[in-house]
Amino acid sequence: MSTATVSRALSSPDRVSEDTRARVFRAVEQTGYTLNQAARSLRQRNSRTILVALPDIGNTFFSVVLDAIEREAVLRGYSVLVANRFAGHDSGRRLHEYFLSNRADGLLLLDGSVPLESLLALAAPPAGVPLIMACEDIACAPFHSVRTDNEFAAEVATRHLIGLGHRAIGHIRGPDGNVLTEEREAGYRRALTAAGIAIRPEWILPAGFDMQQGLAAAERYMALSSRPSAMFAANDETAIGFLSGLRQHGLDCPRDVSVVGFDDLAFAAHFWPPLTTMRQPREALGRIAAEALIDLIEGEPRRRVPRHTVLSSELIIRGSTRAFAPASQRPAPVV
Amino acid sequence: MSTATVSRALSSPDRVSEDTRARVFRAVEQTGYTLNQAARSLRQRNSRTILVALPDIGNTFFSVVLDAIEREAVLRGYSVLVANRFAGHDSGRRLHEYFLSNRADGLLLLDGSVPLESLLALAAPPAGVPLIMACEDIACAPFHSVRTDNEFAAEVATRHLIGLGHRAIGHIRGPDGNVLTEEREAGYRRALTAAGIAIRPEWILPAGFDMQQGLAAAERYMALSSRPSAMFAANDETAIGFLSGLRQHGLDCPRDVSVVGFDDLAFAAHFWPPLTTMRQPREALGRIAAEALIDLIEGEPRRRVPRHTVLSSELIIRGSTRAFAPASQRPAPVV
DNA sequence: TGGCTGCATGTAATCGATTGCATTTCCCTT
DNA sequence: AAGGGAAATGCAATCGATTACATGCAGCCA
Repeated sequence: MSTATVSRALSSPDRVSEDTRARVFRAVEQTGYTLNQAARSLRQRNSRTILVALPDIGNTFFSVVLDAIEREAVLRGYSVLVANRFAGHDSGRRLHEYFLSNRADGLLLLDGSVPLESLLALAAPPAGVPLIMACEDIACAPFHSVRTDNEFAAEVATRHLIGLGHRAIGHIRGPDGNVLTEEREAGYRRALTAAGIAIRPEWILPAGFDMQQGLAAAERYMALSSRPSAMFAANDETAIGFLSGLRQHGLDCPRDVSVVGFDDLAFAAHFWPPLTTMRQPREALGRIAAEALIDLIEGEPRRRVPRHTVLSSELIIRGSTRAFAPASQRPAPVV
Repeated sequence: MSTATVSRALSSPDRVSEDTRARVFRAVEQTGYTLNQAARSLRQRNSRTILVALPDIGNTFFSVVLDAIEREAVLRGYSVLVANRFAGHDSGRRLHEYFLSNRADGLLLLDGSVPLESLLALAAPPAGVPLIMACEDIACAPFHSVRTDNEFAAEVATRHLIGLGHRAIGHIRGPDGNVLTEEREAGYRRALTAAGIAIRPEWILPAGFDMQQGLAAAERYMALSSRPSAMFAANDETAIGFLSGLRQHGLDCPRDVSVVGFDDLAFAAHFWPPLTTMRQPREALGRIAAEALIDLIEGEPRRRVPRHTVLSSELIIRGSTRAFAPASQRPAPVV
């Protein structure tokens, strides 16, 4: 029996006779034969592998998205390569190495801080790498993208605070230079403006997306001469760090300050106080992004019009927000 | 110029003349040439890729370990493939597919629940796949392993509670059938026994490694006719879920119950109350495991004696544990 | 000059699966 | 029985980099 027949028996079983097929399978079983992927990739000019590039796998937000991506990829017969800490200045080079090496068939980029020009170079011929941006989009980039409506969600979160009677509302910002930071701040500003509340720049505290920065923001908050009664934090980690910092100063949430987070991490519900937050559909983000990428890889090359999928977030009200009460009406802090 | 010369210029630059080298590099630059990894893998019979198989990337514990693994791998010139949710009954088959496909050069297994026989088959000739077990070891498996001393750490955690004057100490167990569950419970039992405290089986609450299970454990705790004044939880997530459940019943930690966790997740420090816990060196675990695997891949095949690396955990004392006080001496709960 | 050494390069086989094309086999129809 | 057509299989080229071996060339010494 020729190798050609064996190859056909394995990859398209209905193209060989029943008898041959059975013999091939039996032989495979007995000898423990398996495909050499490298050889197949070489010949077929694809690797059935996708590359997921992200800023920080250690971060729960991304790891849950990655989880969903991996599940979908496996379902469709793809393997997942991960490239972590992608923000570095050599990210363009790394992308180049991966792709023009035929190591992966497509890129799922969860990092909005990669220089646009290197992405354009990658997506354009001759490389023509299928590419999807997820979570963090790059404005005006001509790629398919899957993300949530951050600006609107931030507006909803802020409106929730306004609805509770708060007027002095601050914001704990994400990291500088991040798209999400800008979008969420914009939503915050929009909500205040729409409600006729003037924006006080000193109430927009610089921070970042991790707990340490949230903690630092609490110090800045304490140092304010006049303090907001409510804060909208750029994400849950920041919110949690912030609350932890407030506690060290004897302030209580929600008695003294209401706080809204963003993401709805698994921990948010079990935190004390349980965190009011905007839930991002993380599994859906990952799944849809992976689907879109694989469709793009396998689809006709004509689908060139970038399609932007926007998922909506959901306000989850828990214990960290409560109706505004003037300081005089609050119970005295128990020291 | 022949392709052989080009190949030499790129992979061992000192084997060609300076002139040739310069010309090759220039041409590479101009044409945007890059290696075809599949072809190289096929010829060299390796892929410079490792496979990391884990039970749940979405879990912070694993994602931080994966982070460290990826960093080390990239440093040594390897790519990282991830295979998530490995516990399934077909995991042996998946391993087979990956490896006998020459897709990866070695396996880093963070999942102790894979059937030993399929691992043995994989590691034995003809496959002879380099394999390291990390975090969750399989007892008596003849592979190199990197883990923490769970039993001793659990003993230390329990001793901490004993040292605080607690005598009624319960345990919130991990998932059934997990090695870590057994080890941690054993450490808990050892500490009690060493202190001459009788073990009360009804105080060992079945749970699992996630917050939901911790929450459920709180219900079981509340249903006890006589309740321990301190609990040692199998991990931080369980502890956090448990505390969240207690709160719903108006119990306060540490006033009513002291709780020790395990792992020291990033959230533990910012939780309320800040969690006393055993810190596992997660970055070190990941880094050392990756190093060991790559050494194994690149080293002589003679290094056959399995080496077991055991890292130690560290007790981090925070606010969730406090000295035992009889119920009569505690302030009445503020409802 | 002859012969030797050693570096630089070329030639061609090789890795293992896939696939276009050719050939064989088999069945069915007239 | 001959011929047509479809299905099954074989042949051999192919993917692109690596590498054992052969060759070429320069320099050196006797």
